[in-house]
Amino acid sequence: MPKPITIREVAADAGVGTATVSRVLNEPWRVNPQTIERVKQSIQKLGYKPNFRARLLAHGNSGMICFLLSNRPFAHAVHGQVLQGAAEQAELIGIQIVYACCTYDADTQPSDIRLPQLLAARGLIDGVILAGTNYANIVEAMEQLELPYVVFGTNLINDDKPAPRSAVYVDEQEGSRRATEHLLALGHRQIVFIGDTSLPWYRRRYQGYCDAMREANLLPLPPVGKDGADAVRMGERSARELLCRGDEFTALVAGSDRAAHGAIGALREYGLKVPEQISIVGFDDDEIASLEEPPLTTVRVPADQVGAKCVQILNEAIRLGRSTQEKVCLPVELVVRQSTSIPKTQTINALYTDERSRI
Amino acid sequence: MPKPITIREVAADAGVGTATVSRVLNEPWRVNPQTIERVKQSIQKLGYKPNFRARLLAHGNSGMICFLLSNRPFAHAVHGQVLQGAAEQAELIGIQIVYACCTYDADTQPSDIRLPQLLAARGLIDGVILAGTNYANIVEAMEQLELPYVVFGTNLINDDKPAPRSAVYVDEQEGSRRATEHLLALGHRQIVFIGDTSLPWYRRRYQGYCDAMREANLLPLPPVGKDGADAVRMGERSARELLCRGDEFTALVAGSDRAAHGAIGALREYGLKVPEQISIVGFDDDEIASLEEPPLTTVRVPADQVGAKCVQILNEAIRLGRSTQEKVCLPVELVVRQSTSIPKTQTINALYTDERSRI
DNA sequence: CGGGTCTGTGGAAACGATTTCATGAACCGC
DNA sequence: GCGGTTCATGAAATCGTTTCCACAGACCCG
Repeated sequence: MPKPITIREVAADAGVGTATVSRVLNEPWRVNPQTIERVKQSIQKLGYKPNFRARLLAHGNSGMICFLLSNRPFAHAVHGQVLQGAAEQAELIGIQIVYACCTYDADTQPSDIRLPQLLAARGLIDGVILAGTNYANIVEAMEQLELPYVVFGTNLINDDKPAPRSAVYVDEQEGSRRATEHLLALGHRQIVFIGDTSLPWYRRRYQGYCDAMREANLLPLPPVGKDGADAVRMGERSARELLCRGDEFTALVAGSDRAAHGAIGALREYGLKVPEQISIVGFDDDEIASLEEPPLTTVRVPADQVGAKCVQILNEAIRLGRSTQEKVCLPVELVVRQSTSIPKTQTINALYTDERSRI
Repeated sequence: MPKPITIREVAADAGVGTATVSRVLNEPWRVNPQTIERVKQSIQKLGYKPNFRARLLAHGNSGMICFLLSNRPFAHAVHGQVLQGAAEQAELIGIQIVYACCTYDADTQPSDIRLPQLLAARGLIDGVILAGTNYANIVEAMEQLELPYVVFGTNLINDDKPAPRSAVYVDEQEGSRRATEHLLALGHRQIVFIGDTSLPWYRRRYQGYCDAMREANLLPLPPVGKDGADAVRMGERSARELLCRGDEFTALVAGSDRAAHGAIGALREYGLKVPEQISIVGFDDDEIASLEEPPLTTVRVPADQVGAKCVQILNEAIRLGRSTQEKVCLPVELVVRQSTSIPKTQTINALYTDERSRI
């Protein structure tokens, strides 16, 4: 194999010093346009490619960041969108993203973050984005790396310990409140929240539901849902449980689109039509939301913006050489589709359990 | 932040030269045991960590390889096992694995292999393992990187172009043959293969089925299966098609465990019992195989060995500094569980469509 | 016109390891 | 005892960048 061209040979060919070549590549604005032209021609002619290893040794940032994605079953579609948004922004500002999956072990101890740790220890990444993986043990491990990082998702923000670094999150509580308000505005009064509130995101979303109910002088009903890891199943089970118990309700606020999907399936089993007999709203504006039958009214999480914002903040932190403390809350948006409508004149269980009561 | 310790400070502390410290770390066998001890103590005392960037610049291999995994829906469980096997072997010989997912676009052009390309261009990886991604465009791209690589899966091996570099594969044809022979030995004669033979792995497996049938002086039946990307669905559809067509068969050779899973579901829909009325064998010994109801007789792919072998070969190639040409074929193994038994005295469709013919 | 600031530039010093090469000591066999 | 081999070692060269610093020339302003 031919020995690769070095910066020195380019400098010699262009009749300049190595420093100038380096500047042409990294700080072109401080070098004479004519010189730039000459150097660039030499680079082209010789087919020079900067040696990344050498650049790395001589005080460079690596230009790479690690995007740590949870492989947790929750909301993968949204995480994918976040990743996409991050990738685009990274492309824009010229940094590279290395992905890593961390296995999600909420209960058992340290999740697998060996890849980012390794890369960090070797000085190959400048920062880390934690997407949906901000559990105490991971955040702590990140802290020890002394590397800028940004967290997406706010599972720790409401807890006693404040999130120690920059974070991007979406106003889930507000989103859920608006979804509930939408149902209230349509005239619904008997509204049930579906979601496993032992999981922090469902808890926050339930809060929003409660806010809206109280504001309308209604008593919030207890949340329905257990074992939320598989959201679709949880939705199914929850809806069945409601129907079996004979609770009366005209609308459901599902804690996620997947939960909504499951619930709709269960309602259909019982011969109930959405939205004619039951209205339902989801959360996330997942891919499946618009494909749902009927298309799902839901709360859109601006996932691509989340990703982009993460990259921006991280980039800023890298530029400054230290972690920043920025907290960015992105607004959510209610997307009204066809799974919600004005309530029938009577509650669903009256309709369902007692045919005589029909007017 | 405190300036990190360099090799020079360690050398000074231990009263030796930097060369000796370097040797203690990299070639301890050529340095005096007493000196080793002394240097190690200094390293310990000062908390010295070698600077990876510097090591990289000074003629080092990165000690990292890239494991390129297809995100293709096929056989993810097996790929996971391959990855696991590779990880263990890598751990053993002290090299690190960086994962990358490539999006699978068989038809549209170059799949996304930017991450390995980037890492290779930057000299951060010493080699690449392509797991289930050996499609022409990717192999070609790898070729251009001038980096050792190993391919798992043999989709190109039987084609006109020979696989250009080392490859690890399993004898799928033989596996499928043995599975079929197992059914023949039990007394089955009407055996159908399920699998989309437009996909190369199903094609190879179908070949094995044909071999066994011909050897038993039976006419191989045409394969059943289309749109094989979603194996479970394909299995379902194929079994339904067989039953609808009224074809007579007592046993199925499924091209994958997932296909078998789908087929079993469809058979159950029609009230047919496995293995009492229909025997079925799978392929892969996927996680789901032993969880299947009934536990699936299948062909075990030694996935962990595949992963380990890939790493071994790649490591050897890296050591030699060039790609090798080794082709390793690992043996498969028939795992007999409970989805196969001797056939009923009559074919299933006679049983199913014509009650009178029961003896 | 002279002193200051600003630009553009090149030589050389990092960066922190590995590797080469020379050296001296120890050991071996005749 | 002596040339020759092996072993353990350290000084210095090397890897290919970036960055520091000095310097020359252009420009500006009073």
